Amino acid sequence: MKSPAEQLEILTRGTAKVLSDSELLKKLEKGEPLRAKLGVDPTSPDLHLGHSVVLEKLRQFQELGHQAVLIIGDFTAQIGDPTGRSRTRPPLSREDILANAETYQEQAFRILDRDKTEIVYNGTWFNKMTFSQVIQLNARVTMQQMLQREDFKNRIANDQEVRLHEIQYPIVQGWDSVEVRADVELGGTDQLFNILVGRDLQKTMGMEPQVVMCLPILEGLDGVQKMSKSLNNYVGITEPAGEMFGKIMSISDELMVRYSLLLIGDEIDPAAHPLEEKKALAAKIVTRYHSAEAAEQALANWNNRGKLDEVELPGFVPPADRKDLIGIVQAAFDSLGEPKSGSDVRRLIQQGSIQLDGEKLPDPKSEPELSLGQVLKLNKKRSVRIAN
RNA sequence: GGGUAGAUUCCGGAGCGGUCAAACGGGGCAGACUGUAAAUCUGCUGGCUAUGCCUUCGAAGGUUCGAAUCCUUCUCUGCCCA
Repeated sequence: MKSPAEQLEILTRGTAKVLSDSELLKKLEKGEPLRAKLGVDPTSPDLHLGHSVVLEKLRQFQELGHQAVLIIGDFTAQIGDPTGRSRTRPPLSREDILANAETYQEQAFRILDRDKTEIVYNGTWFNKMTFSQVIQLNARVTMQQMLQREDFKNRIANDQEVRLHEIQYPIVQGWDSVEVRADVELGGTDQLFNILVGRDLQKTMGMEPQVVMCLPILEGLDGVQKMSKSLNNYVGITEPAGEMFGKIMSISDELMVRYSLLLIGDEIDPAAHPLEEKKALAAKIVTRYHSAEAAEQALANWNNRGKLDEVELPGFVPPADRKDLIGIVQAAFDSLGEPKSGSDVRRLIQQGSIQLDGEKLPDPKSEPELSLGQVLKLNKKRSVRIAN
């Protein structure tokens, strides 16, 4: 077992904010496994690299012999975390939440050690609360405290609504910390406020307050907004190796530095060629979620993209009933599970996106001769090979 | 409860009787350029059996040759007062 000082060094590495180092050290010095809490709301079934930052940190706790406590916010998800929101979240149905919770765990255990993780659903205690207990819980917190939150402040300043259930959210999340007797709570920097409420509630219950540990928020592929599914700037951890590789390759050089640091813990060599560094980064990430072989294959495919013959492409059988280009391309998109409207396809054709073996096909009404093995490019990401 | 402002296409936001599938910006997509990156430039961005046709401007009615624009009712939201 590593010394408390060594552990502190490892655990605080890469964090955005720890409140406070000295408190954490004191807890570590007790020599007992700490209970490290991470609360997640199963609002979206798929995890992406943005979520992985905090999960990686939790795994470090596990590796050092501490207890990971994963709280599935089946109850909180019904409220909807207002964090960073400029508007109220739509509520989720009970079924969706439970289904999401399943897939969430499945995916989280690609990172976490299942055997060293305690999983609890916060509905376990919240669904049992009586209304008078809810009122009592609310009595532990002041309105002024809640209104200090930046999101709420901004929304009020901008004349946007803040609903009362939303200001309950931090209180409810904070109460989780009391229920699981958390020693440390992990979260993104945007969770600072919520985690602090947990500290306060623990204090009012006579408990030793949890240490706050915030991890940086990972920017999405656009490099500006945080990675999120709704902004479609994410890399899902279950995505196929090729997709994952391609998405990483599309980020800017500046963003690459940050991804490397937060996702892999490596520095980018500024002297090396950025293209090579980016390929290496993409390969490392693919290796983590798939395998070294998959990463090699993805890299090889990437390098061969110019040489179409060597790349594996999905086969596509041209439809018998549509000979015109619009019909063919539409069928090709359908075969990939990405249906497009005729107007969309028409636009792609007219703009030169549709290419047969590298030749643009600009006429929507033409009836091109397709022969076996030719490559039909649909858009930047999708191409198919003619089959029968 | 009273007063008042508002609800427009993915988002923000013009339009206030015909020239509106609806300005402009953002986002997205495509092309050019590149390191098949970013930045930049250009174009596109409701649907269709497509030089025309169909369905859209919170919902339902109504006025009119003609409505996103006017009237009525309804639903939802902000702000002010209580």
